[in-house]
Amino acid sequence: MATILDVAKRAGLSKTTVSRVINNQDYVSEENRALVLQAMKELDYHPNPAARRLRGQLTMTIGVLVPSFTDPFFASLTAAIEQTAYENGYKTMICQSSGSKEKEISFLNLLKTKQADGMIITAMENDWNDIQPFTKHGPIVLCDEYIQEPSVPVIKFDQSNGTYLGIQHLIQTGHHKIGYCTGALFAERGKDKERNQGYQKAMAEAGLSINPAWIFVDRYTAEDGKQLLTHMMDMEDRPTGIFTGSDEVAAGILEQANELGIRIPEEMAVIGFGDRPFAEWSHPKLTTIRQPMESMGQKAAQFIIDSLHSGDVIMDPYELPSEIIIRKST
Amino acid sequence: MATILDVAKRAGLSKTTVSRVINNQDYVSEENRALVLQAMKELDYHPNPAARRLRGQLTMTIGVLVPSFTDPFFASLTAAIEQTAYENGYKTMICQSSGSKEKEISFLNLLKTKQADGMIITAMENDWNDIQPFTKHGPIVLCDEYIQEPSVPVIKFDQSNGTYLGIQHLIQTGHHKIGYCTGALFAERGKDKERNQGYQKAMAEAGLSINPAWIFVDRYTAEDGKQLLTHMMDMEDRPTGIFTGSDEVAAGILEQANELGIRIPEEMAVIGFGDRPFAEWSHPKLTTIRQPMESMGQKAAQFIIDSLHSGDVIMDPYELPSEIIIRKST
DNA sequence: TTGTAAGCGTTATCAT
DNA sequence: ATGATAACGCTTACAA
Repeated sequence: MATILDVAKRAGLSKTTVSRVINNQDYVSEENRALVLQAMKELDYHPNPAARRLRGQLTMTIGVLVPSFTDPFFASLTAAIEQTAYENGYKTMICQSSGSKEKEISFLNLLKTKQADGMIITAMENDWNDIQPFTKHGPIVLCDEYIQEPSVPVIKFDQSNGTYLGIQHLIQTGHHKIGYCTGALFAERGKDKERNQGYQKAMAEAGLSINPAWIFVDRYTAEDGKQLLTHMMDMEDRPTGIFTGSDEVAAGILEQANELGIRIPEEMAVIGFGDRPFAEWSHPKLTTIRQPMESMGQKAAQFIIDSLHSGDVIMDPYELPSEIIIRKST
Repeated sequence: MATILDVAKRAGLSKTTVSRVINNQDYVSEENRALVLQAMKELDYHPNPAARRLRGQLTMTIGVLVPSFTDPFFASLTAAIEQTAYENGYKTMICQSSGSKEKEISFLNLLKTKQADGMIITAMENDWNDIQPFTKHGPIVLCDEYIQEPSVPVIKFDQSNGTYLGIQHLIQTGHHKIGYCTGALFAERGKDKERNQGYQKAMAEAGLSINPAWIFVDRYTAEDGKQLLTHMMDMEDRPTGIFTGSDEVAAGILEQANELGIRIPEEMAVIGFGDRPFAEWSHPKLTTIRQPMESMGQKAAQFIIDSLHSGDVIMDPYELPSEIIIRKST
């Protein structure tokens, strides 16, 4: 590989002048600039990033931590991050944390060792307290995280409004008896708290009171969904529509309905959360709450790039809107 | 960040000795080795990769080019590559080529600029002729590519046997009239040629003659599949089973069958290719040929690492077995 | 067994 | 406007 010295020799100038040209600095005569450019082209010269890095330059690389490449959710997110980074001249180093705290930390060391300028964490494995020390080596932004910590830059979705839209849709399509799945009813923090607020708001606005028997806690899987439908159908007074809080649970309900011969949405309207790929292939197709991962990816990359550019990190959490996708299950 | 000099001072030794410890070299007394290790720990010392790189060391980074992160196929492949690389102490830099020749080349420059030690290309955008020059900067391996070029290291699937298994399965389940989709019938090269060979072999072994009317060319999309089923049902003498060559086409057939009230597999047995996620969610679930992307990813990563280790590149193409996944559409 | 010193390719400082 | 030189942190001859 040609070095800056080779270029300098060929152009009959000094390394310094060549460096000035490379970095678009002033104080180079047009004449010499052309000469250098010419020599660079002829030698197919590319500055050695290792050398630049050693001099304390940016690496133009952003690290990205995702839990898994095969989860379509994170695939979209990663795709958007990579795309945005590339458009801004940045490369990405992407790592699957695969649920390993250790791997996460090991990857964060890229920051310490100046192999990445900044980091995007899309599913934090460790406590923020263990991540925080790395911020002194470069900006870090968290995606889709719902923690208290005010000193953490976070990009999140509007969980509250997402839920609100879902419940409101059920109400508007004629349902007054609405089942509601939530991780934790009296959550003091996190996603669930925000979702519960949206739920309460929609119910209150419609003048509907909340029936505790129709609130279901800790349902996450398709299996949970199957049992849930059976359970609901066994109730004397049962909901006519259910907000599942997850496409997986909704898929289980649809499956079980098929098994039991229950008509969706006539006998039970179902609304998912997440807009997983199968929401479009299920029978009937699933109405769900969509969270635009592409926007989140763009924002995250932009955030890091802006921080790098400006030299400091904006702490305000950034909230992206959720949308409702109305299909055939409601 | 602590440097090697800091460690040396703290241990009361020279940079050289510290370096020896870092690199597990001989000729360091146990005593001093312990001292250095201690100092390294105390200072939370990590060698600066930029400096090492500048000295001509490996980057311990493998570049990976995929067409898209969101395609489940390539997601599995990438996941396996990353995992294998990580287990061997390598990081990965992954780029979506997104069908852009330019982006592919730009990413390959990582090799030239010593930011990656080797490259895995999972869907080549440019001609090999344009890629080949990069091999002088590090090993390159191609995945799932079916080109002639003997000088290219390639990891591929056994297309012929995959097809053979599919056709054989149709025959074994009682079908003698078998439709066959292919990209090009008389292909001189590439995937299609190999698949056609498997098709012919299975037919010949069963003593079945090939009916040209049941061979369909250039069918790729679900839309193609819908039309194909209609077309077949219109035939006087029609196949009772169809090898589609693609899950997409198979999905279209299933969809159209549903629309037309045609029973699968009773009236038409369908076999896909690829084992896409929806093969498991379709109605009925799709019998298909699966190509284990995880194995391919592992192999690809291992290939690069071995090449890096041994210093030279093995040219023999590596062929992975395809498998048949029997579900409900046959 | 240990240490000294040169050099990897850049950029920044300081002269000129 | 241009150039000489030191420095970034590390590894490796070569010396001791």
